[in-house]
Amino acid sequence: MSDSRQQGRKPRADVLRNRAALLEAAQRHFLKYGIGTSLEAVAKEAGVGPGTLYRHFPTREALLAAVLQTRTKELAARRADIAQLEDASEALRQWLRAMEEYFSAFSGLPEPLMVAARAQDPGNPLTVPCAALIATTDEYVRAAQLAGHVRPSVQGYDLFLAAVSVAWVKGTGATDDVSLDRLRALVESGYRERDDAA
Amino acid sequence: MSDSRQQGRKPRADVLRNRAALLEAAQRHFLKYGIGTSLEAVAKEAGVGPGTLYRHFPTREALLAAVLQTRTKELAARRADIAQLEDASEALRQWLRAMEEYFSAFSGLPEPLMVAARAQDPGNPLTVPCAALIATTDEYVRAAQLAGHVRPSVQGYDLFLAAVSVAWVKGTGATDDVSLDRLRALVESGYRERDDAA
DNA sequence: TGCGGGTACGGAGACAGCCTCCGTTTCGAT
DNA sequence: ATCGAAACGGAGGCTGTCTCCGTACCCGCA
Repeated sequence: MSDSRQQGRKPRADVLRNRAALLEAAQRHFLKYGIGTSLEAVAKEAGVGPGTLYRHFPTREALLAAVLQTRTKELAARRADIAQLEDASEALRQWLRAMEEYFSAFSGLPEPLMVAARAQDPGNPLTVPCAALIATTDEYVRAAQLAGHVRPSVQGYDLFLAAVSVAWVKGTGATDDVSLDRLRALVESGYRERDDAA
Repeated sequence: MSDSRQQGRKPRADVLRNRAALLEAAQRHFLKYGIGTSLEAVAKEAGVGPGTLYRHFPTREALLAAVLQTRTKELAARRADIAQLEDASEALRQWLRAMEEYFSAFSGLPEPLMVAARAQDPGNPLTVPCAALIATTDEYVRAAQLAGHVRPSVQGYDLFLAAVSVAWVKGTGATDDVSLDRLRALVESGYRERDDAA
């Protein structure tokens, strides 16, 4: 994203090729086996040695963050769509749902996201996207509060937590879709103003 | 609990000693490092070989369930206290809080509990206690609904899920107590009847 | 108290995954 | 074509899981 081209050296071809192969293999494995999948297996499938994988992505979170970038952009696009909505309450609902889908991209994703959400830790490559999501949620919450749809005591961070939690429940695979819908309804009636008409 | 004494053989002394030592060591390690702790380390601290640990407790879940039994009894005791309350709404609130504390006994506990909650799997040693908790929650929910304090669409299972989720958030250690309180408040205002006075 | 049979012990070892180090290869610039 | 730098990759050290089987221990009976 902010790939600094300032140093005169241009990137080597094999570097680019390997990075792309790693990202593709990692996405496949994350999708199939969850984020806890064997990184050795990812490297093998990408046709590189483990050393190369760790040079490109020093930690599992770094790899995860890189794989997630595509989805982050998709989420930004949805955000742009949602921002067009006139009904602040509906916008908030859709945004929460979009976040939940994002958090459900890979099984096990909510865990590192929660850890990254405490910010404090600038070394964590997931911290920045998390902070952005919380800030955006807060914007939607405030707008809906101004329109009188959401209780004043609710904060963006609270609904971020709720969305991550629902995604976590979903990810454990222990619950059917109907229960999940009731859980979402519980959250929604939790943040809505009591005397809200809609 | 339902230790079948039907077979004439009486248990050997070393078996009992080792089992007790294992449970104690496991509890210490679960408390300190979470349920993902090294079982080898547990065995070593208990002064037994790995083989002995795995003979007594074939899986991590089996060991976890055994360690959890003490706490399960404590929870049953609290349930008895709570059952004395006259206000059904207050009883439900306290029961949810008691469950949440139970789920927070060890870091990482919510994960296997959710997996066990889907029941389907009678081999899982955590399934039975989970089912009991869900049933109990449902009782409290129905009582509170009869008193008009809880929306009719809410089910015991939903609040079980909510309690596990809050415990999960707590267990990630990523959130301060104030945010956690707001999350609980969100859940509570989610299940309460809108025009409820209390 | 000593003996015998059967149960339980425990550690060696096979296996998998993480991560690093460094000799070798490959790339791009000159 | 050559050279220096940068990247590769796999061997290997480490930790953890789980099993198998020779050995030690415990209980019951004499």
